[in-house]
Amino acid sequence: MASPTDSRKLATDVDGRIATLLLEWYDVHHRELPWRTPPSELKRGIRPDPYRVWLSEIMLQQTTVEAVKPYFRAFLDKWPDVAALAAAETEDVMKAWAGLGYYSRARNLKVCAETVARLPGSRFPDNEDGLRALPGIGPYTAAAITSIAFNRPAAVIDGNVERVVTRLFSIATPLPQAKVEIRAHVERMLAAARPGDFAQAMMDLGATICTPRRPRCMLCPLRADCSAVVSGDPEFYPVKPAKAERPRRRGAAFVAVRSDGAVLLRKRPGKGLLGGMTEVPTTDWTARVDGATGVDSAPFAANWQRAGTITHVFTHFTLDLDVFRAEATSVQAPDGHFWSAAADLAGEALPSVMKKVIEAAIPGATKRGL
DNA sequence: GACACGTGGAG
DNA sequence: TCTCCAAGTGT
Repeated sequence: MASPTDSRKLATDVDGRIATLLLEWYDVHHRELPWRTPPSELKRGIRPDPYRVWLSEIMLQQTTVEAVKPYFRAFLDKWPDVAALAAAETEDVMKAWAGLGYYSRARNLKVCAETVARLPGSRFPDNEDGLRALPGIGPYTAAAITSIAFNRPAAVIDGNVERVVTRLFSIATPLPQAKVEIRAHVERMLAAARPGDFAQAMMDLGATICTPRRPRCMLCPLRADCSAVVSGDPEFYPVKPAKAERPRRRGAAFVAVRSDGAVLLRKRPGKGLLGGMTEVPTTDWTARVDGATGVDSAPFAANWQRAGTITHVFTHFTLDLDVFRAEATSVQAPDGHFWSAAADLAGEALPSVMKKVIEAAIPGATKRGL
């Protein structure tokens, strides 16, 4: 019969063993990523650059590693340190972020850089509270930077960790309620050394072994301690609430092309959907699928011709845009609009949905120069 | 706590 | 085609 003290000690032993096995696995199987300092370099005393850790963590929020890689390299190329980014034009940052999505991240990134650049030595805070106070840095990112950049213990809990831990301990409580329990487990496992490697090891395990579908349990260093493996259905975890169905909206978009190939654009409001990004003029995007999408609401009268319909899926709705095109001969840009030269189009802060619209009207227009 | 907020890839 | 989702944050 185990006393409460014994059971706590037992739990700690299990957690410690898991951490040790995970780190041994990580030493051999860790992913090589552009923003990462591998264990071999850490052992030689090389420390990660907090700027790169921060930049990568912001980019990786709800975004795949493969999508982030080229953007990370481009940002580092243009702005090698936080002072450089702080001195950049916000518009240039938005242009460089275009296509990566969740554009409030880019605006917060710029404000955060400016804030950090004013701190002594332009150094990032080395603790969760200090980091958490910066725009764009929430509980996950604060813990990630604290552990990865500064090697200080912090409970890094992202989607990977949630999946790994709910499976390890067969936690059937639905997310996000399960987070309290998950955090308790992670904090116990943290007692081991190498906080930064531990955090990245958990994420690598979740990304390569303990995957959402068809996890490779036979290759998992933790299978002997995994409760879900015993139950035979690790895919059951984590339990998540059902998603709301995605509504559909509709509108019209107007691509005005000048004789020299320039396209009429305008800037979206700073906040909200695609905030601060560039777009072609469009009607409102109404919930009414049968709503009027005619040429009435074009930015100016012209010989508008239908150029097809594009469909774009956002997180919380699907958008159908009827695309119209017109040749605009010597038209002055309406208030709030501007002409973008053909050669500049590819470099504008155009979100993917708008590139899709322009491509429907002028094939290849947004790809020149790439 | 609920919802807004992008995108492209995988199965 | 369609669903799920990938290193979440802000309001």
